[in-house]
Amino acid sequence: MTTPMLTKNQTLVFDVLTKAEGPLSAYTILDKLRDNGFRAPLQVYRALDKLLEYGVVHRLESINSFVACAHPHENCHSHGLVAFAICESCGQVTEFHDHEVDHRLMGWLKSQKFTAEKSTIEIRGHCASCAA
Amino acid sequence: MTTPMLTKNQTLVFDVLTKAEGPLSAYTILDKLRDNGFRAPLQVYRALDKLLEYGVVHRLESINSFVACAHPHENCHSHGLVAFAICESCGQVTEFHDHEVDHRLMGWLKSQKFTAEKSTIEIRGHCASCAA
DNA sequence: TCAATTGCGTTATGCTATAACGTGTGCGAT
DNA sequence: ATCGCACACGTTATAGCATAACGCAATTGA
Ligand SMILES: [Zn+2]
Ligand SMILES: [Zn+2]
Ligand SMILES: [Zn+2]
Ligand SMILES: [Zn+2]
Repeated sequence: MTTPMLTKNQTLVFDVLTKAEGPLSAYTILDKLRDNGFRAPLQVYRALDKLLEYGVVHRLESINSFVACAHPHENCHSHGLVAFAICESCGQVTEFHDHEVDHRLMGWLKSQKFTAEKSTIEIRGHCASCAA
Repeated sequence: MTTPMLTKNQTLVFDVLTKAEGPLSAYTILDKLRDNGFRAPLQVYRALDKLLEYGVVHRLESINSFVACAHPHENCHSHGLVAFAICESCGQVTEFHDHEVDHRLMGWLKSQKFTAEKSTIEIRGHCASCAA
């Protein structure tokens, strides 16, 4: 899928995520955009839905947050599963793709005749800087 | 970790999950236990916290639900990462473990000097029965 | 006996996400 | 032109998920 022109709200939300150090919750995004006229959660969620659809933003299910894709010039939808390492101390998120992991998971799913649509691979722990 | 004797509330919650066809939300569990004296969400969440700690219940982050472990006589904490296939039509959950996937993910994490503590691998889609 | 731990019950609150309604704008078909 | 449709947007209200903070009771071990 090619990413269409972003609307005003989509651009505002995307910029906030891009400038953020780490993942943000929808309500945190809302707070950061109050000065830009945002008043309600739905304004954020609607923009996020589109950004997720375009593949330029990822949702981190285990922490109810959103993060800009680390590969802005490729298309994450096109290279298989995405995995995230999430530091519980500093919030830093590292995104990575591994073809072998894809292959194993997909192989198992196929053996079960299970049709995959969305995937979530998230590891919480502590990054190198934050490790005691 | 060996699973200690369950308390009354823990037993009630565990039984509900064991008898359920698929994953249940905390509030659904609460509703099913009103006749047993449950009145507040915390009663459910506190029991769930312990059951998760003992490894006899899994939390499905992507659907905010809980499911009894499919391997009741082993200990899921002892055999690496756990992955789930979740059918979005019928709610059926299949749990599986793959050593190769573990190995790849752990290898990558180690290369990043990332210390893993909790992991989430969840695939949503449609099971064999529900596939159109 | 005393202190520490654990489980439990209750009330209140906070965080996350969507339903339902209406408005306005652009654009192709009739 | 104007009708119909798709889409983005704004607003209010509500639904759904999770925890804070308080107090009480039973257990255990010093
Ligand atoms: Zn990405
Ligand atoms: Zn860190
Ligand atoms: Zn298990
Ligand atoms: Zn199914």
